[in-house]
Amino acid sequence: MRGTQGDLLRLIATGQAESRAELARLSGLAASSVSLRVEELIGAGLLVEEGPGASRGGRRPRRLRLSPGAGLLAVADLGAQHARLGLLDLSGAPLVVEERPCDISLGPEATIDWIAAAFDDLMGRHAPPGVPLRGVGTGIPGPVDPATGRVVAPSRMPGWNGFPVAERLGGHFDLPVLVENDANLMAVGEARSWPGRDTLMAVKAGSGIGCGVIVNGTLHRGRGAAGDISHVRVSSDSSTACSCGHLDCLEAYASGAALRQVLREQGIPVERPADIVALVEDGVPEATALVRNAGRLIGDVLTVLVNFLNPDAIVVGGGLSSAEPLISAIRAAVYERCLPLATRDLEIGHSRSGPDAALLGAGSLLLDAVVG
Amino acid sequence: MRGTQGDLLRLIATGQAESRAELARLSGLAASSVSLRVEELIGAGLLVEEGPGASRGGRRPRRLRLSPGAGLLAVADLGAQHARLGLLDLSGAPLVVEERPCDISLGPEATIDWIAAAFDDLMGRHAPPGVPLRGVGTGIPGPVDPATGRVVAPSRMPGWNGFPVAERLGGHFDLPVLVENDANLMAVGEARSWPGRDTLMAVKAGSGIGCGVIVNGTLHRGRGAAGDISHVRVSSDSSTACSCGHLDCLEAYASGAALRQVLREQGIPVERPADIVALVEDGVPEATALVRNAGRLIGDVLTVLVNFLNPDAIVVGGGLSSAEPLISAIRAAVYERCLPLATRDLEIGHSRSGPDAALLGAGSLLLDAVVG
DNA sequence: CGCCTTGTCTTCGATTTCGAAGGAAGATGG
DNA sequence: CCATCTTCCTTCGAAATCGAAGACAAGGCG
Repeated sequence: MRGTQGDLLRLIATGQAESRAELARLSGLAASSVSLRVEELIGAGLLVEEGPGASRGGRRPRRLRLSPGAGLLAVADLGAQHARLGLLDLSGAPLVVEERPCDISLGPEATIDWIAAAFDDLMGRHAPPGVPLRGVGTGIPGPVDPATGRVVAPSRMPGWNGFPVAERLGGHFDLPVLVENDANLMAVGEARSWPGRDTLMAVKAGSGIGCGVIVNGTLHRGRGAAGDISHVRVSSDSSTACSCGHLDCLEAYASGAALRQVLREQGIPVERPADIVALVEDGVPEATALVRNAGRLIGDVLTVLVNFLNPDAIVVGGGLSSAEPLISAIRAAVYERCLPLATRDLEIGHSRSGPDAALLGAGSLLLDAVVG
Repeated sequence: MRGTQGDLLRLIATGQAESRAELARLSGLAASSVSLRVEELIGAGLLVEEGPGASRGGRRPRRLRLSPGAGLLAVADLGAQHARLGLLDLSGAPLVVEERPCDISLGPEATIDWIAAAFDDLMGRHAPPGVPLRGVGTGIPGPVDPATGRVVAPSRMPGWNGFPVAERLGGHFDLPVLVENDANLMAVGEARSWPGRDTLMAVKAGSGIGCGVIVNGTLHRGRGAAGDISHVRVSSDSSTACSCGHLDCLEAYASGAALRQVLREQGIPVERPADIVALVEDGVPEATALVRNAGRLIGDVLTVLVNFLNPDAIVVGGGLSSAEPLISAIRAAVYERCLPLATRDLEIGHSRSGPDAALLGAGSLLLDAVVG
C-alpha cells in the first residue's frame, strides 16, 4: 500500500479508484500530492480525464480512466492441448480472447515461439495503430520457479523440466515478462472478483488438479509449488500409481484425466473435461457418480487446508467445475468436517471470472511489472 | 518495511541493527534521516549510545542499545496446569521467567486476575525502580479471535468460550494488551531464530497439538483458528472420538493427552508430556512405539501442508518434542511423501528458542503495539 | 432563488526526507 | 610514518510530501 510511483495508476487500472479524491483516500497520499501525480500521468499519456462522475453529495468528481492508447498486455494460458490467448488493456480488460489448439508435447522451444507468434498476430489484427505492447505473460500447467521463470519438475509436461520459459519468451519481446503457474494466475484473477475476501484458495479442476493460494491479498508462491494439492494421498488401497511416483495421489483419482480413463474403460468415449460435464448434464449415472466421488475426495483434502489456512473463500474453476455434483460434494465435505470457526464465514463458490480468470490474473501481475 | 516511526526502535530492539549505518541499510531511509530520528529517540530516553563497536574496515560504529530504563513487557504463556510468566525488556530479552502452577479450570475471570497479580508481583520483585511497564500479553491454549481478543470455541478450555480475555486483562493495566493463541506466539518467537526462513510452521506437541504459521514473515491468523492441525482425520477406523465431536482426529491419537491415556491403560503412570519423554529416554518400548506412531501421524498431516504451503522450515516444539523419535518420524514422513520441490530446502528441526518461545513471541508482537 | 452542506480539487507555505559532499576515525599498505 | 581506502556519521541545500485554507461545483432545503 506504500508504493507511491505507479500505485495511482494501478488503483485506476484495477477500477478501485475513479477520481483524484478516491486516489487520495485509497493511497493514503495527501490530496495535493495526488493532484500533482495525476497531472504527470496525464501528461505522459497514461491517464485521461473523462467527464464528471456522479456526485456523492458535493462537487462531482472528474473521472479518470486509463488512456486507451496507454498500451496493451499480451497474455496466454497454456493448457495440455489448447491455449487461450488474449490482449488486455492496462486496466486488465480483455480486448480480444481466442482459444487455439496447441500441443505442448512439441516441446518448450516450439511452444514458446508459437505463443510469441500468436501474440504478434493478435497485435497485428486487433491493436489500434500506435498503441504499444507493454508486457507479455503466460500461464503454465506446472510448477514455475518464481525467481528464474523456469519450469520445475512438471508432472504433466514431459521435456519441459528446467526450461527457462521467461528467458525464451523475453527473447522475442524487450518487455516485462511474466511466467507463472496457471492455477496461481487463476487465483489472482479470481481475487479481484471476491472483494473483501483477502485470503482465498482457487481450485482448478480440469485435466489435472491445480490450486492457487492468495494470502492477505497477495499470491503465495512458496518455492514454486505452493498450492499443490494433487499429490496428497487420498486412500490407503495402494492401488493406483500417479505420475509423480507415489501411490494413491488425489490426482490419480479425481482429476479429469483420471475420470476420463475410468469412463473409457467403461466404454464411454471422452476427450476433454467438458465432455464429462456434458455426460453429467445428460444424467449418465456412471459419470455423475464419478464426479461426485471426485468432489468428495477433493473436499476431504480441502478440509485439512481450510482448518489450517482459514481462507475467506474457496473458488472452484476449471473445465470440470461446471459439473454441479463436483462443487456440492466439495461443499458437503468441507462444511461437515471443518472447525465451525473456520467455516463460519467461508464461501465456496464457482469461478466468478470464468474461463479467462488466468488471463486476467496474468494481466494483474503484469501490471505490477509494467508500472513498477 | 515502511513504518518509519518506531521502526528504527524495532530494528534495534530485535537486534537486527546496532548502529546508525545498519539502521539506514535495513530501514531504507537516508543516513541523514536516521541520524535525526536516532537523536530524537535518545532524547526521549528510549535509546542510549554504548561505546564503539567493531570496525568493518573503516570508522567504528557508535553502538546503539535500548535504554535499560526504556520499559518492560509482562508476558505469560498459559497452559492447562501451568503458566510461564516473564518480564522482558523492549528488546525482547527476558529479565526473569518463572513457571507457576495455574489451573485454568477455575474459570477465565479468576485465571486472568491471577495473571495480572502475578505480573504485579514480578514487577515489584524484579523491575528496577522507575522503569515503567509498557505492555502486557498472554498466550492462550485455544483459538483467539484476533479482532476482539476473545477466546473462541476452545476445545480444551471449558467455560472460556467467548470470554473477552483482552478486555479483562486490559482492565488491570492501562497499556497495550496482547492476547494470542499459544502456538501462534511460539511461531512468532521461533521466527526470530530462523533468519532467512520467511515462511515457517511451528508445531507445538504437548498435551494438545498446536500449530502456528508464519507466512512471509508475518503471523497468519486467519479467523483465529489458522494453523489448526489437531482436528484432521487421520484414520478411517472410526474408533476414537475427539472432544470436537468428530471421529479420528489427529489430536485423539497423537497428542500428549492421548498418549498419556494409552500408557495409563497399560498400567504405566504418566502425568505430563515430560514424563512420556522420560519414558522414551529410559527405553520403555511401549512409550517409544507410541511416540514414533504419533510422529508418523503428525508427519502424514504435515505432508499435505508442506506441499500446499512450501514452508522454509518446520519447527517442532512443546513438551513432547524432546522425544527424539517424534521428530524423526515427522521427518521421515515428510521427506518421503512430499514433492521434491517442496522439501528441497525445507528444514525440519527442534525449537531453537526453547520453552520460552511463546513468551519471546508475545514480546515481539507487543513491541509492535508499544512502539506503533 | 439564496444559503447551507457536502464533496472535489488546487494553491501555498511548512515539514520531512533525500542525496551529495565532507569531516571523523579507523584499517591497510607501502 | 604517511598516503589511501573504507566505513561511519553529520551538514546542508534540493526535492518531495504534507496540511490547512480556500476556490469550485454540485445537491438539499426552506
